[in-house]
This record gives sequence, C-alpha cells and structure tokens, in this order.
Amino acid sequence: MSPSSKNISPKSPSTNPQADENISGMIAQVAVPLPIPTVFSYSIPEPHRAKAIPGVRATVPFRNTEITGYIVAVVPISSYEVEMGKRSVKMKPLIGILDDQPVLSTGMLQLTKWVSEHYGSSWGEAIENALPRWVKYGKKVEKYIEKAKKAIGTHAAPPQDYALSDEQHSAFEIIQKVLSGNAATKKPILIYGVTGSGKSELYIRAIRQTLKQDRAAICLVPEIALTEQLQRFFAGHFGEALEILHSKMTDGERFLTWKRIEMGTCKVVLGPRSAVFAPVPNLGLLIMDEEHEGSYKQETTPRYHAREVAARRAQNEGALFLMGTATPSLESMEMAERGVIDRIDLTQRIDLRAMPKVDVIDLKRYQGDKRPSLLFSPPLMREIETNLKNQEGTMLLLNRRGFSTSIRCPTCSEIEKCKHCEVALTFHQEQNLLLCHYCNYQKKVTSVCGECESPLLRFMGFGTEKIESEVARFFPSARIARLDADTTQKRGSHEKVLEDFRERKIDILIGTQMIAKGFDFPHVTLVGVVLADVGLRLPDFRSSERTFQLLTQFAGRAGRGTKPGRVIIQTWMPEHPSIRFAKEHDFLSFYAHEKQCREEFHYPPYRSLINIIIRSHDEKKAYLFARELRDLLRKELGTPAAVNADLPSAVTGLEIIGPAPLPFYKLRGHFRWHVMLKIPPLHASIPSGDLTITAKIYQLLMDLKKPSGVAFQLDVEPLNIL
DNA sequence: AGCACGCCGACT
DNA sequence: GTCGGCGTGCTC
Repeated sequence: MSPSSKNISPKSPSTNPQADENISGMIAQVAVPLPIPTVFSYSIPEPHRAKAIPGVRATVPFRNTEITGYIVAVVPISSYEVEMGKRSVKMKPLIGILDDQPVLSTGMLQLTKWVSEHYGSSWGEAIENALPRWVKYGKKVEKYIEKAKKAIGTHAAPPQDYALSDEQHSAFEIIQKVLSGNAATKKPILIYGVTGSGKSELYIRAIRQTLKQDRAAICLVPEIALTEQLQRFFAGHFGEALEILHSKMTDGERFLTWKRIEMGTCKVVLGPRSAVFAPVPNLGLLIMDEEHEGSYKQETTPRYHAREVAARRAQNEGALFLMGTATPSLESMEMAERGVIDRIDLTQRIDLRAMPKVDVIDLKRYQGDKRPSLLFSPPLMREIETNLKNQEGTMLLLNRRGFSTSIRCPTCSEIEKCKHCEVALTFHQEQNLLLCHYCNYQKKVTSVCGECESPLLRFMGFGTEKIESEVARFFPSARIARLDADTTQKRGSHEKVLEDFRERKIDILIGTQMIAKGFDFPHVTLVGVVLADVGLRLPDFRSSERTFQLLTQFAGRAGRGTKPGRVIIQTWMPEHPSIRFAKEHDFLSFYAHEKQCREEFHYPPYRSLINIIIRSHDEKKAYLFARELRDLLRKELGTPAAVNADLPSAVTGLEIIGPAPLPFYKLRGHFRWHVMLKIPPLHASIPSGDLTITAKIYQLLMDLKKPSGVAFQLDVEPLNIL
C-alpha cells in the first residue's frame, strides 16, 4: 500500500485541495443499523468536529438518502487510505451530530462489537439492539434530564434480615471475598442451589456489598411474570436505588429510567435479558437468576445469549458475574469443570425443610385396566381427593395446551393438518377451533373428514383443556382454574388467577410449564405431572435437559409452607434419566449422564453449533440455495486437507450437516432448510487474525450473492433448532 | 435492508 | 413501441 497521493478527499466544490485535506485530519467511522458487515467513513466538517466523538449518533448521507448511524471511531484520515487500498471510493462529509453526550460508552461500543462478531450481525445492528427505542426519535431529549434527576422511587416494606443458614453463610463469604478483592478480572460464580435453598437472599447480600463499595449492580431475570416477585422483594431492600426495566414501559418512562441509570442515580437495575446492556456506570456485580432459562437467548438478530454477553461485560468492566439456578445448564456445569467459573452448591433448603417426596407412576401398569379416568391414575385421583378434603392447594401440569393433540378420521386415518405448516392441528374446545400451535392458523371444526367425508372423527391425545374438563367431571365441587398461553391472552386474567390461587379461592390450578416456574404458594402440598413424556420425544438434543428442568422446578412448587409436599409424575417411560433423576432430586447424577450423551454425539457444550436457516416461498430455490451454501462452506472451511489458511487449525474438527428440512419444514408458508455446522467449542478456538470463526462465516455469507426471494439467518449456538 | 440499474414479456 | 417483472450489486 504505497500511494499516499491517492485522492480520497471528497469531491467538494472547493478548488483548493489543501482546504479539503483540512476539513479535518480525522474521519468518522460510522456503523449503520443495516445488515452490511462494514463501517462507513465520513469526513467531519469543521462545525461538527468537537462533537464527533465515539458513541454519538450522526446523520450521514447514504446512497441518495440520509440515515442515522453511530460513530464508532474517529481515526486519522491516513487509515482510510490503508483500508481502501487501490479502490478510490469517494468519501462524503457527515451531515450532523445528534448528541452532545455519547449514547454509548466506550465499554458499550466494545461490547456491541463483540456481540456483532460473535453472533454474526453488523455492528450497527448490534448497537441498535442494545439501545432503547427512543434513540431513533431524534434529539428532543435534553428537557427530560431535569425530570430524570428527580428520581421517584417507591418505598415498600423495610428490609428484613434473615439469618443465613450455614451453607448460605459460607457461600456468601466466598462471594464477599471476590467482591471486595481488587482483581481486575473476577472469576464468575455459579450458585447451584436446590429449590428453596435461599438464593435470592444471597443476591440481596451481594448487591448490598456492591453498593457499599459504591458500585452498581444489574440483576437479570428470565421474564416478566417472575420479575414481579423478585421486584417486590428487591423494592423492600433497595427503594430508590432500584430501577426496573420491563417491556410494558412507555418510551417516556423508558427514557427516564435509562437516563437515571446513566447518571448513576439508581444503583440497582432489575430486568430481562436486554438489561444486560443497561448503561450502568461503575458496574460491580451482574446477577443472572435462573441461569438455565431459555428466554435469555434472543430469537431475532443479533441472536445473542445474555449469559455470554453478561460474562463478557463483567470481564470487561471488572465486575463479578453471579449466576444462580437449581438446574444449571450443561454449558455452565462444563465451564465449572474446566475451572473457568467457580461453582458453589447449596444442597439444603432453608430451615432444613425436606425435599418433597416424588412418586413416579408407570402408566403401563394401568394400561387396559377399567378405571374411571384415563388421564389420572388411581394414585393421582386419590391424592387429589385427599388434598381437596384437607383444603390444600393442588397444581396439575401438562406441557401442552388445547383439548386434544390431533383429530383423526377413523376411516381413512387422515389427520387434520395446518395448510401452512403440515403440523397436526390441535382442537381447542373453548374457542371451538382447530389451531396450529406454530403459526396460529385457525380453522372451524368440521364434523366430517376433509378427505373422505366420513363422520365420527376421533380426538387423539390431550392437552390442558382436556385436563380441566376431566377434573371438573370427577371433582365437581373443586374450584379450578387453568393457566396457559390461551388463557393468558386475556389481559389481567393471568394475575387474577394467581391472586385467587394464592388466596385459596381456587383449589386446583391446571397449566403448562407456565405454572412450574418460581411461584411461591405455601399452601400447595400436591403437584401432579399428568404426562411427563410430552416433549421428551422431540427431535431436539436438549429435550432431556428441558424435561429434567421442568420436572425439578415443578416439584419445587410443592411443600413450600409448613406441611411437606408430595409430587406425582405420570409417565410411560419411568426409566428415562430425566424422570429417574428428577424423582431423586439428583441433578448431579442427571448431569453426569447427560454430559456423556452430549460428548458422544458431538453436541454442546463439547461442540459449538452454528445454524444457518434458509427460507423461501419457492421450495426449489430454498433447497438449491441451501445446497449451494453447504458446498461453499465445504470448500471454504473444508476437510482437514483443505483447511483454509485463514482459519485456525482447531476448525479441523468441523462437521457440516445438511441441508436438511427443518422439523417443521413448511412454516408460515415458507419452505425452510438448514445447514448446521458443528465446530470445536468457540471458547477453545483461537481467533484468526482479527476475526472470530463466526465473524468469518458471517463475512462469507454476506459476500455470497444470494438469489432474490431467499433469506437466511445465522444462529450461533442455537437453543432451538427450529 | 432498501434501492437503482438492467434486461426480457404482454399491453394502453 | 413502452410498462414492469424481479435478478444483481452497492451503499463511505
């Protein structure tokens, strides 16, 4: 790259090239929120020079229009020449700067850059994702700042201090030691604590310790429903220092909250995965409650996992990353084994309450028996009855909504399917509709078969609605309610049901996984899983893990008061590890078993997956492009013999799978294929040059000319292979 | 992602 | 003769 004489200054009307050069010795690199894997360079006209600093928004000419982008760097003009090499691309001057103060700190710029490289998006997309919506509304923001300074917090119940159990105490000593240490990087800590072992109390103490050191904390929680419990708990302890981020906030509220966080008025932020990007200055502690929860993974670009982002951010900013769960993800357990994170075990419930007794009912035993209910085995029937008599709370779980799974014609054995998705339609009694659980397609119930017109269609399988009607039939005196995605759609009804249940106005609560998580109803002494096998047969390598988590969490709902809890699990597969080990509350044995399967079949956490989803309305195009993509990946990443020199040798352990039609091949009118890469774990791979493997693959895909009408998505370490 | 440029079919 | 289809390529 020799020629320094290349004309790279803008072709302005000025006749004096020297003047052009002096527009500024510096140029701004701008990331735009579009799927273009590059940043763009602009000259900085004199009036804007002072304000053009990294992290501010800038209006820039782009093609024949203007867009708002983010200045990610201000560099000497000479680096532009290096970058552009021989190609002379005319540089345009930026139009205006929208902020006096950066909307992104240098730390956030660094973090979003990492997100874009790790998960395969443009930097601009990653930045836009990390900022609240109001940033797009222009610059009428200053007037709110005065408002924001007057922080309004609600004081709830005064903090109560519980005595810590021995286990909690020694756990806290470890946490405290790390927090007060001066190490620039602190090893993350995973608290593996059985349900009811008092993890929240440790969070509270850790936050207090952090505040004492005049640093701030972020606490991530899986979803809104659960936030409210922890919220109340936190509010009592931290009052005005607490800010809660949630999805129902208006942009105005969100803005004020954002500003208060930025100014350091509030020191504790509680929120869902996006709160990992909260502009907290001087971060000392990052907590992730229910670390294993799937809602920490974003399912739109950039498809980041808040756990990984949090770990990264904590490392960058010298904060402690503290995770907690009763059922750790295999990923976290494996990290603990490698010594990358530390694990603390809480094996006992507070005040040494016993774990609930779990009975596994083998449905095969009752097969063919003449019995009143086909859904409830005699033992479960008896227990429900007992609980009703004793006026104690009962919860019944079935992780499938609707009335029946499918409708089959007995004559031609045709199943009613969704015309978009090729998936069996579920009958919903309440709405008297056939519903597709994937695309929400609705169809009226017909009394005759659509294929052969014979009547007497048969209902197969069952869902929560069927449970509800069955309970009503056998226990007519019981007050029952159902909680699932269908009942929650009606606003407010969700909270009402939970409140009624808490106040014992409801005897039996029926629901999907929704009712399994986190709730604390002391009067519940019986929980029943009507069929644990739902989901266990899905073609998904995480189905065992998910089922174990669900069963364990649900079991944890029983016996939270003074009376001991009982758990009944009905299944056709009593020997399945997910069920066997859940019965014994034995996570560690389940882990030992499951990790072997993962290792043997080359799945996470022993391999990283990169999923590329190809979709098109045109069936042929989708397939052909998917194949083309696979061939390209083979060529570029290749077999060991043809290793691309630019890639680390670790990639030799690479497998390219597919193209394969996705489990639901025809979804929402799209034909979907995917090509999946299994690569050595990303944490173990050495970045090649400045690019991570993911960034390399993203680059590869972006450079590829893709036919119109075909779109692809990159999913790094997918949680759902759908 | 948009959006312009460009090259082949049925229409006022 | 043109309007318009969407395939292709570019954006500092």
